[in-house]
Amino acid sequence: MDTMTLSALAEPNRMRIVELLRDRPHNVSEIANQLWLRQPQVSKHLRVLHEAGLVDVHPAAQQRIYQLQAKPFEELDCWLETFKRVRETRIDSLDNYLRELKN
Amino acid sequence: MDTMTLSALAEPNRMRIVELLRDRPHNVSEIANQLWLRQPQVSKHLRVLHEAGLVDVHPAAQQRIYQLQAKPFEELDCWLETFKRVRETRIDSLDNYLRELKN
DNA sequence: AGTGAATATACCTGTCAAGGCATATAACAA
DNA sequence: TTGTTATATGCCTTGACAGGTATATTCACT
Repeated sequence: MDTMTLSALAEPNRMRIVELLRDRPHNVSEIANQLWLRQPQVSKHLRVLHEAGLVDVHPAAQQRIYQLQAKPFEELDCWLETFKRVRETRIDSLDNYLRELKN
Repeated sequence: MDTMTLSALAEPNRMRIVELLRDRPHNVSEIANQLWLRQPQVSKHLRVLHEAGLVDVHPAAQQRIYQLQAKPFEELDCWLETFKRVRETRIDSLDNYLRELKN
């Protein structure tokens, strides 16, 4: 799994931005107003999100419309699937491990 | 979504530890050897993972067996589901947004 | 051309987190 | 007890990163 995606999402304000964009696309100042952030910080966060491939941009006049990109979420979903086995075999795994220790 | 989970996973070495624990539980020195990390750093990373609820510990003699915990992965899964709508309505959302801009 | 709005960037500063290393703690063994 | 193994913690240094503020850039409009 690409840790760049996760570190981009791990910052609280970026998380808020992503959850805002989940509903619909937004331009920069809309995000700044909605989330009570200053415009430069929003631009910087969007830059990080863009470099992580989490959003893409559509220029419209002086404005820039930011929108979520599906790919990283799908990749995260795939990665998470590899943990589904863990959810059932936890106790068995530990038992087996402890049993091996005794040998 | 809890950003603590994400920031714990966002650190590359912790990600490697988690992916190692996905297969089966491990004790500290096993992790250190497998991943070519020094023991103190492994302990520190495990501490972070533990505080984030991603792992739990089972003492066995002097050793401590670390194992993945299912809950945070399930929560991440739930959160990801809220983005499934995005994957289909991307183009429509943008069109609608641009249409509103013209008014 | 000149003005204003929307956005990006540069620079500074403070904070936090990761690695390295030494050392403390705890449990077992002889 | 003493030594040995497994693990945790403390301290230090360094690098990354987020916020604040000022400024640059880009486009539209008159």
